[in-house]
Amino acid sequence: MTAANGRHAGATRGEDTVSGVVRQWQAVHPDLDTGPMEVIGRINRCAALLQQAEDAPLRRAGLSRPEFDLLGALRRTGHELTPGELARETFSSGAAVTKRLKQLTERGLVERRGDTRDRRVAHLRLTEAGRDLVDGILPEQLAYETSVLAVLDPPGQGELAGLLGELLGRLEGRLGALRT
Amino acid sequence: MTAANGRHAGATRGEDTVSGVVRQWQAVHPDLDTGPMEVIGRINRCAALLQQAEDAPLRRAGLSRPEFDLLGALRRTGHELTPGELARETFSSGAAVTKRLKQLTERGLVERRGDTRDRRVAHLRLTEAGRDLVDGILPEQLAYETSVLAVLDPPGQGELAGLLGELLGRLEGRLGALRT
DNA sequence: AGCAGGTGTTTTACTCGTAAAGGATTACCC
DNA sequence: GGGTAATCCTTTACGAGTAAAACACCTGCT
Repeated sequence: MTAANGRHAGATRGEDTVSGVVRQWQAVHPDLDTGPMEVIGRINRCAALLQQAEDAPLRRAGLSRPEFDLLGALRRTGHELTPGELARETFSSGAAVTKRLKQLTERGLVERRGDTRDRRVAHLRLTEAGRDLVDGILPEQLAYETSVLAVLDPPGQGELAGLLGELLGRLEGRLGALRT
Repeated sequence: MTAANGRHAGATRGEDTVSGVVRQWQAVHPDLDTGPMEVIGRINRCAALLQQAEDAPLRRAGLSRPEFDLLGALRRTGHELTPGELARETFSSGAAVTKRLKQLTERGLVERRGDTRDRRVAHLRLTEAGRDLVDGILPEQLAYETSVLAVLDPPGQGELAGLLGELLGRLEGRLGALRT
């Protein structure tokens, strides 16, 4: 075993699912370095659990997370965005954005306006209803997330955020570079 | 700003996407505590990036990640599993497992055997081809993951694994309890 | 002007996961 | 024992995302 959780040893009684899986793999393939699983497996599992939990407040408002991400992008940038910009901003494909925009405009949360110069592009903005919806959900959402994360003490959250930021920043940097 | 990354300050030049998003939100809603975003947003984004990168070695073998998870569950437990157990083990729905098993058996990677006692249940095991495939992919997969994670120094990986394990363990514990 | 090529968006065909209903079988309980 | 409930798995209908092609439009070159 490599260096693992260095934090106050007593608290790690948690025994998460991943550590069990890793133990099984090591029993079958004792020669393999399962270190990466303990990071990547946990990230994946955390993401799955958090999303499942997180979706609850959104679903009450009749939104999926990708839809909320799209509305949120419009809200937080504060100006109109084209479909392409929205796709980049929400890390999804253009086609997915097209479909979501169709639904959101039908629901009256988003408005589209054609560019006068370049008639290929459209500009999307939130309607008042859309803006109100986002502003209504966001505090609730953040409060909920805070309560979920409260299983970690604040310094732990800070460390975690820092490490993830470091990892993420570097991954985003060389994402295309590591094409094996 | 609350306590953030406490690690050697100089290294955090990374500026990941999430921090930009958080800054935008704070400009629009200065009163909101965006702390949770810095953790949850990063977990989600890391998961997305890692999976996208991770899938490369698997796709070469003609497997999706959920398929590999299923085969892996059979391999690491070392014994036969029922569809229900596989669903629990891979955190997916029973219906999804049914479909995947259908394909994997057609490809000759998995065999099914009916229970003699209870004729509702089936027992699945890897064929020799299936076992060989998993054993062939896994080292490659782990090596690849190692190289991806190498953007973090080993102590950082250890801390990250520890913190994620702590978070995950506690989330899994009270997952049903926080149904707001 | 006119056409080749590039860009921004949408459409199409397809895959995959899910929720809900369905079938089959077993277990409980009077 | 026999009917009702519980369990296990599969099927069905459907919603959502993707990749690739199609479409519409602009740009630059000759």
